[in-house]
Amino acid sequence: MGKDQKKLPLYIQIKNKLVSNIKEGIWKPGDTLPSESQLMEQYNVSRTTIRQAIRDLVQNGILETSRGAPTKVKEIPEDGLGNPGVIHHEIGTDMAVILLRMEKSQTHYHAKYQLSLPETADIFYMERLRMADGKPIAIQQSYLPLAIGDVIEQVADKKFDFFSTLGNHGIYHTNIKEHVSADNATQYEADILGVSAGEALITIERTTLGIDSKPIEYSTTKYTTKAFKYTIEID
Amino acid sequence: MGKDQKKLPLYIQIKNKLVSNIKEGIWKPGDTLPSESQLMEQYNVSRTTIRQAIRDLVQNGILETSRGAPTKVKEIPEDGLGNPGVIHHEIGTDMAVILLRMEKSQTHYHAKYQLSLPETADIFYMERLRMADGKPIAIQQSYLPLAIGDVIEQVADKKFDFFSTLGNHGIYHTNIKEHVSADNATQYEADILGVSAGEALITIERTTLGIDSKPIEYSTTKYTTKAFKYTIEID
DNA sequence: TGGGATTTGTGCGTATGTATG
DNA sequence: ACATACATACGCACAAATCCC
Repeated sequence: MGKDQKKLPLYIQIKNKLVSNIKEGIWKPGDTLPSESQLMEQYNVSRTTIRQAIRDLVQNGILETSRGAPTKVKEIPEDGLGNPGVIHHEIGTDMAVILLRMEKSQTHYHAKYQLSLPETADIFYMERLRMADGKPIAIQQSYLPLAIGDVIEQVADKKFDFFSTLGNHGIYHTNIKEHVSADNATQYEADILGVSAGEALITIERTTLGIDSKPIEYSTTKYTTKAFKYTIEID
Repeated sequence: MGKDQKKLPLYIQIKNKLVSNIKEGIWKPGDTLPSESQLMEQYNVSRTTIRQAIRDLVQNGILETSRGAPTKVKEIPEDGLGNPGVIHHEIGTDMAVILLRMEKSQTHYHAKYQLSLPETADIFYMERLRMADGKPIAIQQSYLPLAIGDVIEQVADKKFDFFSTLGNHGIYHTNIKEHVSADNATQYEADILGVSAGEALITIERTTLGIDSKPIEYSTTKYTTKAFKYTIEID
């Protein structure tokens, strides 16, 4: 826990502690937090610091404040972090991933374009079947620069959180762009997903930019409509 | 301009002034703003106030800050206000709308549910064909509470911006929720949209909440994939 | 119903850290 | 190296909304 949080800004440390308390179930959705004055005493920081931490978490949809009333943990904490009003998830509980193909390739020129790589570059290619509760829900094709691919290769056959895995290797992302469209399933896709050829699928194209604003991932995922939920909230 | 901004919080007033400067082109995308100290003098407020205004605008994607460097107007201000990274639009230039049906109805129970209306209530129903450059791109079914429907009825056969029209009548919205899915076109839809039956369509379900957090609109729009573009950016 | 205590919101001043140019 | 600019952090005061007895 307390690794080297020492060099992080105080309000970030406070934020992390508050989030921890929520994740550990000490404060549950709907619960009220201690007042700002109490938190000031408890953590021995100024009100400014407490308020900045709280403000960030309100912005992230984790907390909820209103004048005169105590601050509460928001019901339905959306997706947690980083999401400014976008919810995106697969429907199901028991998630799994089956690796269909994995290779270093020189073709896939459209992917190289998306990744801002020269046409002569090798890229890392991966095709995976995403499962929920034992049933296939999506086919995902991922294209990665080789440096990123090497990191992913070791865990490609497991269920893993893409960004957490990269984070563990010091690779972080700053910006995700997703494009939504629809297609009719090809015979190949239909066979794998267990639907009829021609059935409507939802396609998500995703481009992720790294800290240096260079692409670190381009992927195309085709979901069966039953297994997909995409909700956007604009306030 | 300076109506009764007097009673608004100072940082809100500052925010409005900054936004005005951008909208009037005094500060263009990429331009740098005066430093915080300069703004403090110019508006005669504390740094806290200036920073709170700037922080809000950064959050809204209007401004861009970085340590040590001057604050800039963000390039590509997304959609301007209120949108935390969601872009949503139809492809085409010459937009038009054809009214297919319009009626006050007692059925459409699913819509009443979405609008939080009792089962006995009448609702306003509208089915319209959306055109771009002379070609059909979407079928839209809208369900409105009667009070809202009366306002819309007068302009239903014109191309109009839904929210602007309501705004002109003193009806404002606070929250929009959209759900994205995909369907295969029915024969009816295919005929109207000029595609083949079974072709994949993108469906947008939209619920809009008014100032009082009560629904003012529920609609279902089915787009042909060629005419649709949905991009989500998460920072 | 009322009114006082509590809690968050707004705003000011100041000082220091740290990245940029 | 230096000045500038934004980031973090402390303390104080009062306003406004809520809560609770």
